[in-house]
Amino acid sequence: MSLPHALLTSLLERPSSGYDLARRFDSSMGFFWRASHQQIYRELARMEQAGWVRVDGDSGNARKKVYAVLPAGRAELLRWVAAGGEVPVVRDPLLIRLRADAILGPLDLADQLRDRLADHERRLAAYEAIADRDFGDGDGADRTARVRRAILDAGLRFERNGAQWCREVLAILDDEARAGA
Amino acid sequence: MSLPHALLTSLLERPSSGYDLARRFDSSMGFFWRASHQQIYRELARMEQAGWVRVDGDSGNARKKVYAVLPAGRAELLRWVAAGGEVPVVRDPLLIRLRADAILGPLDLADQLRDRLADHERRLAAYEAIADRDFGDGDGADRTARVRRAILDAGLRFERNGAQWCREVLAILDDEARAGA
DNA sequence: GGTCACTATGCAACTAGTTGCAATAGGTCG
DNA sequence: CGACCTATTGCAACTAGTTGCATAGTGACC
Repeated sequence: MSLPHALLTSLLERPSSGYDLARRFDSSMGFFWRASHQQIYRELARMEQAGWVRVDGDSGNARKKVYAVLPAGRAELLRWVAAGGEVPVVRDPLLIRLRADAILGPLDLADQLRDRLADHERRLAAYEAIADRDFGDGDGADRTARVRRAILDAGLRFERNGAQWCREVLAILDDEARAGA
Repeated sequence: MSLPHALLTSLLERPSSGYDLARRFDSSMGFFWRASHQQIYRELARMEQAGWVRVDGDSGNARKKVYAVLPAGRAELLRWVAAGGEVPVVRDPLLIRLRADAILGPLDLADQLRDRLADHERRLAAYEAIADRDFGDGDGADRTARVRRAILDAGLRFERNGAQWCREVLAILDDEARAGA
């Protein structure tokens, strides 16, 4: 179970409310972990119970709760990082669809591939903007910056690669559409 | 929910037992969908209930049940293929670990990256073997072969890209290990 | 003063996926 | 013949993630 550890990591960067975390998980963080706000609130409550975080003072807005990591949370995170082991699971329905298309004949998937391509390009642009903003001057970077840059690179690579694959498949599908027309 | 549709696709290629399906989901199919045998049996029972598949005669082995797709199942698959929509979610704990490493200082992740790299290389080799076996002669390929090849390419690309990323990150980590020594 | 949008939190019910275990049938090796 | 391996099916309990909905404060705009 990685969500609590993702939250701990995020909270170590900066104490935050559940709402803040949810937004971060929607944007930049969303590349390597995704979570709904409901899930986040639930998990924060559990983590408070476990003594990993505490509510750190409700700055400003009435109901807002800002969480901060306690030593026990930090220890748990270190334990989990060292433990390692899980392998991420790939599950892509579009590939199942393509496989069905291969068996049952043309099923008109070009539009779905175009959507997917647009998706990759959109995210790629977002990551490139972050890269420019945060790592524009590549040289004088300290260790933290280098590692963070490596994480972002995983996203950049993933989107570029995915986009390129979409283009190739579209070439095949469009080709046959022309031939069949 | 895509598992039943993955199963329908697989069963259209060839009527199979739950056990067979589980093995296929472990190997080549495992690239784009993964499922445990428990999950598969449960789902097959549901699909039989729904009238999408039927038990097709227990060839040979006593307890073995071979499932085949019924017209209703085929119709459901076509509906689902056309519906589209879901975007696959990426969830990679290793990137959370790297992020923790970026914040908390070096956390000794090189070994985990090496494991990941080995993983990518192992799967890449497996996919390349499939490519050689099934698509060795690229030219006279019919449509089905071209699309199936495109699916395999997604796997090949993914693993190559992942492996390359691992090597880059390892270069960063090893570099600093040398510098720190 | 009312409504509208955004910030902020949360519960309840459901679905999908995992883990742990067990049973039965058949074949193989000593 | 008995011990063991692997094929094959399955249940039960649990965990993680999703969906749908509810609530409440705040600031802005008409």
